[in-house]
Amino acid sequence: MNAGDENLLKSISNDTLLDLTQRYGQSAFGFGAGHGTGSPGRYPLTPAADFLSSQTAKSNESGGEQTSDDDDGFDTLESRKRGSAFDDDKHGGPLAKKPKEQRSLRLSINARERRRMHDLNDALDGLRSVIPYAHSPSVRKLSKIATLLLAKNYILMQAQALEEMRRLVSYLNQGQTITSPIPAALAPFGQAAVYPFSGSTLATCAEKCTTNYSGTPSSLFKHCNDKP
DNA sequence: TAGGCCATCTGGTCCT
DNA sequence: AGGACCAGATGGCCTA
Repeated sequence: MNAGDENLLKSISNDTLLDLTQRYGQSAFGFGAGHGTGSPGRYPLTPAADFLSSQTAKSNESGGEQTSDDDDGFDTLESRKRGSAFDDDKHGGPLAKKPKEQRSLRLSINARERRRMHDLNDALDGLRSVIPYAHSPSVRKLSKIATLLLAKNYILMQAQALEEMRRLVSYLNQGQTITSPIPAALAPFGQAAVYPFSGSTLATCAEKCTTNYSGTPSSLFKHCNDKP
């Protein structure tokens, strides 16, 4: 187990994970399913980097359609995949009964909302790309909730590490010599406090899966391909 | 097959 | 008035 990853897991489990687990149950962290949501071309079950590129491609694909969606909000990849359920205008649904003016407005709003959600997803992808843990080859694309939770805890860890570094600098500035690799001031956090994610990409998924805060297998990583 | 995650549509509300 | 934001509903896809 990589110390940084372990710390991250501990951090997650310690506050947010526990909190959300209580609110949503284990399902909130069910990485195991759904990460291949949609057709294989949309969310292939590949490492994060591949997801990012595929996501971008998907986003661009949708974006390309968006221009025409302004005129026909239902003529999207998703709409076509979904079939007639939402294809009201083409199958005599509620929207088809509305005046052309209202229908046009509704389609415009739909397209705008779609674009907004795509932007939101792009931002989430950007967030995933800077979360160290998300790049392990054996870890599937993080879900939205997991991305936010990891990001939050990563920020907290960085802040904590920064604080410890400041303490260390202050300690050194007092003219003290360090006799151990980790001064007493850093003892509670160990080396990982300074380098919370060092070597995280080298850690196996199995290692990441083995432990969470409570020392039991983490539901966060039950999606791992390589079992512990 | 159930559960999880997601994209999209939709109507409401708030803001500019 | 138009756009942004939000939450509920719906249905598709995937995994265990």
